[in-house]
Amino acid sequence: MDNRTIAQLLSETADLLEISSGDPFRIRSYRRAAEAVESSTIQLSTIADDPKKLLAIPGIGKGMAANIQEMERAGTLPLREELLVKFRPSMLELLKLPGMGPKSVALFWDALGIASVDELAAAIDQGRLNTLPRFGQKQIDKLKKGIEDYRRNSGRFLIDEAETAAEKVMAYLRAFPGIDRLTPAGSLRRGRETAGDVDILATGPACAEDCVAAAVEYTAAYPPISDLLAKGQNKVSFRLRNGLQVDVRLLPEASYGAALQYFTGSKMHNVSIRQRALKHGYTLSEYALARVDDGSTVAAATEEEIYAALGLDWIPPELRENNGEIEAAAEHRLPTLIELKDIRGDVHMHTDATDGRNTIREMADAALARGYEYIAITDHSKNLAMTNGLDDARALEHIRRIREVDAEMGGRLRVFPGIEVDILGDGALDLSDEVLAQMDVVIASVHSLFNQPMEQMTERVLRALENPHVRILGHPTGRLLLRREAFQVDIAAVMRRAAELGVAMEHNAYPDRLDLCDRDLRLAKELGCRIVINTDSHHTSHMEKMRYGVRQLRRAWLTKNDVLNTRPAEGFLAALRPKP
DNA sequence: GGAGATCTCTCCAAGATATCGACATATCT
Repeated sequence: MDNRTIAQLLSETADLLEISSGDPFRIRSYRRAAEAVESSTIQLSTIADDPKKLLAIPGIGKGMAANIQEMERAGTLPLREELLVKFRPSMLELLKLPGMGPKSVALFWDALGIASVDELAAAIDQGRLNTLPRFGQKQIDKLKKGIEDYRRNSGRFLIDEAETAAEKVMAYLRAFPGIDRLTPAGSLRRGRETAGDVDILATGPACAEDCVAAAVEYTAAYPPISDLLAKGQNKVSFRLRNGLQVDVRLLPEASYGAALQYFTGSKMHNVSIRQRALKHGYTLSEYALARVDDGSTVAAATEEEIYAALGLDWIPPELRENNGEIEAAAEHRLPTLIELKDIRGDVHMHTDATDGRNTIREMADAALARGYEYIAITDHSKNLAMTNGLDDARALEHIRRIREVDAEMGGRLRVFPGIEVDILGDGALDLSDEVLAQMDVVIASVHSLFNQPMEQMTERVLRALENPHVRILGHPTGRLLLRREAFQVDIAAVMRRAAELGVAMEHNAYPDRLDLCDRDLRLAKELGCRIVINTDSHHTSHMEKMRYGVRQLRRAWLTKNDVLNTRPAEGFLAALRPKP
């Protein structure tokens, strides 16, 4: 069992304990253990038979070690099974709705027997919630909207989860002799934020028509398969334990490009491309670009030759949404999209001074190893008390330490002092101007305000922008994918004012965040509003998530010049709003 | 349930905000 699965079981047990109003400290220890397992670099299955090694992990004690061993042995956790007899598995789903916590789940269950999102939706329609304490019309409306959002997104997976699954499948396939090229297609290749399923294309001598059967059998024997959905001549579909569907296609090398083009999509892009092919007297299928008249193949082996035969430059997968990319490719004016290697610094990260896991130095070393030229340490301010947020005095001490590490790095990496400061209810910030004045990177963050009406929210954010120390607006929309849409803000109004003031908009690369969607990013560019992309790393390993964010920027047609942290250190600071 | 001080017990993550119902509670980060 992999760490992620163990962590998930532990965390679900914590949720169930909370619904059953169990001991809060016991609940917390399950959550802590889940976090510890998830962020551990050691694969627990390899040390499960050695209690000493398990106990060495902070947050894992005698009881938790026994739990982990039991999970490795039996694949389940007894306490969780016990609780699931009392409650229902679908109740865990209810917790994902905005404004729903364990208390409400317990209340709905006790009073109305509601155990699932569908049952809740039905109860709302029947007006059965009105009788409950704490649930007025406003709350009910919010739930209703939450259910709609949830239904729209459910069944989809975050891109990193889909990609991790795809990589594991590909590693397995690569071990088969005669499979030598593997590419994920579909929304994964297009760099979408979420994926409904995973498409993988494979080719090589083993995929030739007369011998592909053996490779198909091998694919269908992939051990983590929980459900084999289909096994055809050159296609295998299956479902993994987490519910993710994977389609593997094993294709001869000659038609690999056509297949890749077809399975990458998007659907609308393909429709337009095929129309264009017809106008040129060709027909495009997943097997080849061929002449309509005699059916002879024009191009099939690579995408480049197919696009070229249609008079088009090769179109990066991220742009294939039928949003003008075909016209641009025809006129040779596709933008040179930003790339991961263009990013020179990550200016939003946390350390063990607040809720991060690593020291300033560890973060700096990890950033240097990634090839960055600079970072900013931006821990939380005191308003986020749970994270042990910094007050003025601690912030000053932290700045001192950050400058020390900056000196220790000897110019190989610049480490800028910064802060992720909270915007309070009145639009003020929760640290003094004197302290903020000493920071290079002040990120005013929206993320502790939520559920406010749009006008109020917008007004507060606009007021915060007027503080001359604010250089970046953090989490400008606070969108969380697959979970909650927490903030409603007039993003156009905010960007317009930010552009005037020179305040940059933050885009978060972390896969469950979508601070700015394609539309927002394009709008920012249009309005001349600067963009910074960060990972908001709480652990050295989080920095690698940058690649997902860069792909989102590519989807919005952004180039290197559109993003501030592609500039060298001095240029980056100079491009931010001038310090007062 | 974990960690740390004692050898079985003690302590353990906090403050802002919205909502509902008129002070408290649940949820959020």
